Amino acid sequence: MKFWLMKSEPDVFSFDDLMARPAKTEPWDGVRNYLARNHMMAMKQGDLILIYHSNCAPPHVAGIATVAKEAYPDSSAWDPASDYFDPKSPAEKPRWFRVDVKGVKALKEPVALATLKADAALEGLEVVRKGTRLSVTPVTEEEFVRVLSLGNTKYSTK
DNA sequence: GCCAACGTTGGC
DNA sequence: GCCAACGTTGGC
Repeated sequence: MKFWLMKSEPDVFSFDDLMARPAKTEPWDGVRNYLARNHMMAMKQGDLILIYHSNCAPPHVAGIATVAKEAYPDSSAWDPASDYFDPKSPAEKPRWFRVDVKGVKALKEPVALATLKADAALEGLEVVRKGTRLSVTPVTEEEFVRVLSLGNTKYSTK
């Protein structure tokens, strides 16, 4: 099993929104960055995800999710009405992909970015690095478990 | 609102 | 293929 961190802007789509969805599941549309896409294509069903809220005060990790469906073409790219429309990713030859993400549980206590930055065990976490904009990043199992611990949350990673 | 980081675009 | 200009992200 692998571990990931995915960003969302809570004003647009929050972890609570995810938990409120039917089956707690949502297609993760609109990723338009090659490295982030490649990470999504490497995801396997059942992988665990930290959902991070950016562009809010304070930025924080909000909850745990899992990969409900592995990468498949992101149809929003071929919908001219979509904000994510990209004529360079037609249905016949899709460039952009999405996964379905299923909410698992909220962290008992959200873990603020400042807390992540202050933790020596999380130095390698992409999101604590200044200027990082990647919306999908891999994390190690140790980092994943550490964040849960900071959030006073128990969840088995086995 | 400012600005650093950095991905993308397009001229050459 | 280089690189300057530009746009976006996102913390502060």
